[in-house]
Amino acid sequence: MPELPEVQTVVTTLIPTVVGRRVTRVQLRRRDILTPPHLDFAATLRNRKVSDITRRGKRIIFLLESAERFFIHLGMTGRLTVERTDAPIQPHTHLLIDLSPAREKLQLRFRDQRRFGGIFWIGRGRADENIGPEPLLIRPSQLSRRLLKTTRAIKTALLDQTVIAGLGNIYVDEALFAARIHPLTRACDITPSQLSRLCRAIKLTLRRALRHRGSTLRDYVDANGSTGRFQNLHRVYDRAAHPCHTCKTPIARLVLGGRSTHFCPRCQPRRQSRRIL
DNA sequence: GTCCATGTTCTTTA
DNA sequence: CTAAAGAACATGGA
Repeated sequence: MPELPEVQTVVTTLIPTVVGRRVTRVQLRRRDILTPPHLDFAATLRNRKVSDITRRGKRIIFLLESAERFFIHLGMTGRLTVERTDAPIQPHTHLLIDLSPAREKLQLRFRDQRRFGGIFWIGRGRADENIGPEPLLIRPSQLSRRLLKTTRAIKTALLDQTVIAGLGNIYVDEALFAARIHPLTRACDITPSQLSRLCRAIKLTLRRALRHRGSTLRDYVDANGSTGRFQNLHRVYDRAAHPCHTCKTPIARLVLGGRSTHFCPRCQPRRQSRRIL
């Protein structure tokens, strides 16, 4: 469920309720969601104060007062919410963290049905930076350099978190539509004008999605349990056979790298339409 | 029973 | 050797 807009919305909603509080109790109900698996996560976290929560790509990074860090990745179905300790515990809740002060009875909960997500302890060392630049900050020259290195389809390249961090299946399809680029275009064949449109389209699409608090297709909620609204504004994602908002041509769907890919065959032609002289 | 799903990583192939 | 394609992971809904 979570791409950059959803992950950022979770962070934004977590901050006011979690930052500044101390961990009073930790229940890790499944060990297989933790990396490294043998760490005593509960003991390590206990009595630590959360001094900040940030995002890098799709990772939610918790900074502790001890200068140690860990991050949570939501995978496909992960949810990170703050609830009352006496609220019923939903199925597939793998981690519960009680927060000070005790009288407020607040608990941070991580729930993940498919368990593609997880908790990753970083400690004081540096996190592996095998992760690409932030899409909201990336410059066209930077994106260009990374795309020129591969012959893969542009859609596949943009999904690769080492190329650019934070985009997933929804926002790649939406950004390629906004940039009028066919998803099968080889990344290294992107022209300068396409590149400039793409860089803008990525930022524009993400900012609009952020303004609407992300897309809820099925599971996604922010830390307060609220759903997103951007799914109603998707132009191509999950709209196969529906008319394009721009030209009314039915949206096409193909499978690329095992992921469904949606685009408008008319607005996103394979080759750039040349100017008629 | 089948296919599909917002993600990542390991394995196989070219 | 490297890059790219494909399978695998776990669960549930249509």
